[in-house]
Amino acid sequence: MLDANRLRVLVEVAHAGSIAAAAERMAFTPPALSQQLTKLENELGCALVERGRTGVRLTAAGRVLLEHGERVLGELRDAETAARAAAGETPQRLSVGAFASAGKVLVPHALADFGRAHPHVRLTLSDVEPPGGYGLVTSGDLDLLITHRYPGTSLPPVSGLHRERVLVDPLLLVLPEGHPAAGGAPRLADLAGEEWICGAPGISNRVALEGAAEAEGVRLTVAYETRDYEVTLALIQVGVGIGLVPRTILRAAPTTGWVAVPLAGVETAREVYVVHRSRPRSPVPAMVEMLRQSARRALG
Amino acid sequence: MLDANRLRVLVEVAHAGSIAAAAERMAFTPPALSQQLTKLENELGCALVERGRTGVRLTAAGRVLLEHGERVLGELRDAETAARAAAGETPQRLSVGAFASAGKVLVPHALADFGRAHPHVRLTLSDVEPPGGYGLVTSGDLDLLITHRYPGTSLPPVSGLHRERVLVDPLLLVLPEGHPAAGGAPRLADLAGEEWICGAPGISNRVALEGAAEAEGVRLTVAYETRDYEVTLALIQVGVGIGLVPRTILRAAPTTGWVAVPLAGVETAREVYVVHRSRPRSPVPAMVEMLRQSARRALG
DNA sequence: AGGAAGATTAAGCGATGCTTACCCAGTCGC
DNA sequence: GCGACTGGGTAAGCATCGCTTAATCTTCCT
Repeated sequence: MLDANRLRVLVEVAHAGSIAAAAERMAFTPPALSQQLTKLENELGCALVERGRTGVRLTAAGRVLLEHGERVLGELRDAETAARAAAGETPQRLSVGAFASAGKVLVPHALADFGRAHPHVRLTLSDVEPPGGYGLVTSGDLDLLITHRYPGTSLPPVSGLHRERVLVDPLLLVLPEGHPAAGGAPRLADLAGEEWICGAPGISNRVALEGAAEAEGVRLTVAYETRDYEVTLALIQVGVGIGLVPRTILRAAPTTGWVAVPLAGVETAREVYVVHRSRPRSPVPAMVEMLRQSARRALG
Repeated sequence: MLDANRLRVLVEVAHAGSIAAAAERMAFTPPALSQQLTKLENELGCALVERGRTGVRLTAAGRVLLEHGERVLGELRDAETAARAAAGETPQRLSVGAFASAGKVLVPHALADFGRAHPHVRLTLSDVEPPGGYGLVTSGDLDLLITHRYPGTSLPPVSGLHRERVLVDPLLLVLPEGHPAAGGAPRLADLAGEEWICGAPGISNRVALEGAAEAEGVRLTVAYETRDYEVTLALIQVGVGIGLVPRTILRAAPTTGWVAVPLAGVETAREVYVVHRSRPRSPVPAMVEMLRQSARRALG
């Protein structure tokens, strides 16, 4: 039978991206992990990772084993919590992973409400950038993942997990106050000369914007790259460009210096999802409910 | 994190019923298992087994952990076979557990057909008496379980497994040749003075027979106790009693010396089920299909 | 060219887990 | 009642396993 600890090494290395980083996380030294990984490979008679210059990359067999390893770790964690619960212990823990901008508007209310309703549950929040994090849910490192889908991008396969959409968050075109297009609902083509502010190539809102531009047959110019919507808004206020910003962010931001209007002709809404395991443990459904409420409130 | 090997100890001890027997199976000495079990209990801070004079019995917490442990072991086994498959290995194994009388009529044909169709797969067959064996499927010790339900008994919860009925096997009343009731379809009440042949108290067909008698308001006399339908038939042939025998058994038995008729007024059919994990590995579905065919053939 | 990051190898040491040996408590059979 | 048997727990010793430290290798970057 395979050794669960070695599977854990594989999973941690895969998540961390390098043996050194995984060793750091696990409070071991790199040779320890390297040796365990080698033994796992010898045991199976096939390579699991490609030792590269900059970290390691999983082979095909490694990816297969990673998925199963995550499941094993998840089951192990379940076994422990179930046994402790059966023994009468209930010092619970809820670990939430969320993308950066969710941490600003969606999560805080929910976390505060949850903390008041369940003061004995230890809450943990960590940043997880979409489209990742599904493996962390499977392995039990995260109880709840808050992720999103921008138009033009696709969701990862759920692979045994439960995923639920909690919010459709329209992306509004934000212009400096007094901008000529501020009256109506312009199309992308009407904004040909504008300088755009959005994320770097590969970042979700950049992908969405470029997809929309292609669909409309428009070439657009990105002048400023930031993934932070607060920064985007500040730049728009000083008049150096325009951008697409989710409505929930706008509702939570100071309302001076910019005007938001819908963008016509293209699909512009990001969807926010919660992801958790199929048989969620007790505090998870409560938290999901609070997130649903928080989502309704955030849209107004 | 819990140690998977210790969970394995718990599972084996639970299946074997005693530390000594589990140690035998695992090729260890009893103290080794006893120590690991103690460590597991200390780790969780609660008792998992009640040390008794004759073997051990699981506590409530132990039963909870047993279920999860079986899942962990099943996932570990899956991980290994998946990784080996990804690495190109395909020396497959199919482990089937079946109740005794299935081993006589249902399984042999299916096993023979399967062996011809998949000569490279190592087949294993073991006896498993209903209603047990579900845990062995969860932990991967069995790939396929063939079990049954007699009227008056209920099926165990499937708890994540897949269960499919492959056969409804009528229980016929078997009488010695020339018996006065041999013409029609008698009710239990018509057979008040008869001596019955069936299993010992607790055996499925005994439970079913007694349940039917109670429903009809009849007291019946059991003169001979055997769980073996071949023996039952032989006793009926020599005229010492009557009994209920599944049709598939009768079709495979010599046809002299007895007469089979339906029993009126009560539900008399045993149902045969196959049980396997939810995402069956490659040879399992093929085997299930062969069992379905074999079941159709067995009923004629 | 030199340094930094990441991985591997080799050697040593501590911890873990197994075995053997012994003890204890019921049960069975004479 | 008494000894043998079965099943479990405890103690001590020893081997293996896995981690650490130290050193080597390669690649990339300055």
